[in-house]
Amino acid sequence: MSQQADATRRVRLNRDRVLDAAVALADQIGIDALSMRRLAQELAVVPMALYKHVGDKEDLLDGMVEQIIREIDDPVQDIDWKSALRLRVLSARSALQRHPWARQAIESRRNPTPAVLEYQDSIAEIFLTGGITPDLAHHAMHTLGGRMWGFTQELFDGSAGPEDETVPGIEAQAATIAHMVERYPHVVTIATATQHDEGSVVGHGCDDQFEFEFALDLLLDGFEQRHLRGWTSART
Amino acid sequence: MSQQADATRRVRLNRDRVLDAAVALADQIGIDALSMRRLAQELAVVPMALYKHVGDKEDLLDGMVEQIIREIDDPVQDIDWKSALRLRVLSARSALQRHPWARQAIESRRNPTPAVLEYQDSIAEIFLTGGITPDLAHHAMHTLGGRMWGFTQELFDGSAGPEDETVPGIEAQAATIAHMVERYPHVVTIATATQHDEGSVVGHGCDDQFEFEFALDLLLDGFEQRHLRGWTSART
DNA sequence: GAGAGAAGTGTACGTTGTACACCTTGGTTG
DNA sequence: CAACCAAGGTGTACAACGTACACTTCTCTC
Repeated sequence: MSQQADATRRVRLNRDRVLDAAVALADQIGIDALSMRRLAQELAVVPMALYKHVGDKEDLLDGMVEQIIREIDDPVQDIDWKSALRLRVLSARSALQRHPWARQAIESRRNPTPAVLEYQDSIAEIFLTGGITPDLAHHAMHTLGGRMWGFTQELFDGSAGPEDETVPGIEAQAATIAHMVERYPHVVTIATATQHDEGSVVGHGCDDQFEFEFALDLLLDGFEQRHLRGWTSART
Repeated sequence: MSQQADATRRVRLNRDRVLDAAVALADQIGIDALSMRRLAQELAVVPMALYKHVGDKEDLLDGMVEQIIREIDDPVQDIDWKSALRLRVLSARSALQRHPWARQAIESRRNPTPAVLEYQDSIAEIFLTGGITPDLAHHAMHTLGGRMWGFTQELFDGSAGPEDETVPGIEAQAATIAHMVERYPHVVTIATATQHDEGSVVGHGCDDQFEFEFALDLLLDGFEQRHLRGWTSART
């Protein structure tokens, strides 16, 4: 009886199983609620068992990020740099969008992990093989910033009202709106302007994807123009 | 003797004193190390005393953010929208730069506070009084994102090497570099290309301010071009 | 079957945010 | 001046966190 009689025999843990479970759990309960204890519980294991597979919580987060990056598609070959870049970024975006906590997790990492560097290298490669000078490519990558991961990087969230856990009554809501119009008239103008189009043919209100592509294309156009003009950081 | 004999009589706390102390402390030790207990200690008070002045830690952070926003200069009047916007953003940037933790703090807030909304409103106002359509202004603000606060929003940090707490020996350093060149050749090319200019006349290597203004101007140019072309979200 | 190394357990500690009951002020009012 | 009372400050306590350290138990190899 080297085999345990128990039918619900426990499968051995390993780093991948831990990371996958962590990713799945973060998808469910969010990254802030993810604790070593909660994760251990999910794996039907005592908290300290996890430390045989990850060094500490930082390492866990690093591993989770790598797991996500692995979901990004490989770069598309044999197209112009602008399209290649566009596709690559949008692919990263769609991968990261499946895990709402990923942005925060990636940003919180202090040192880039190999997978992160690899991804950045593939972006750099697209610029360089497209004929962009290292100088311009350098600044372009800085400019892309988080956007090269598909982050929208919003602070102005469209709705722009102080949201509460509790759903306000209709009259409280009206009062809030009236208050907003008085105090923040320009924000209200902008926030509501595009929402009028909502039902119309092709208007885009606060469509996250549209916002992202608007920004991305604006950046790519800017890079291209500077490239064609022979831009250099030396004369500015 | 209604006055206490003690010469080091304690001044009464109030919300502002608490927030100012919190900002100063965060400047010193960073936002992660800032705990209610540590802050209380700084104010020579028992931790729970703080809760008479702030609701909870979230409220403390909110208050700290408001304190910082108060440092941003008022908008400049009577200039074209592009310049006005540029100045306003750069002013925000310089204010936030005095407090390295501010970015994280602002981004972590769930609901915008009045001061945040006020600032956003002032940005919106610049667009609208400049004749930009609410539609375009809406998307422009989304595009600016964190950049309208002066955030650089980097992930690619220029140095791009896995930094360690411990300073590596010279041969370990060389090994790391060789390893980087092999694994991430394009990143290395880009990272080192502009550093060659370092000693030269007007080249800009990894100057954070330069990177920021490069991106900002690229965005502003993009907005302007779309504005002049009568851009609408309806036909894209 | 024995031995070894990896995997999992149990207990324990210091740190965190904050609830709750208490005491101590200092300004207002009789 | 004394009495009062809200606001400010204290002390104790608890649950949750990450993780160090010593232990038992599994699984694989000889």
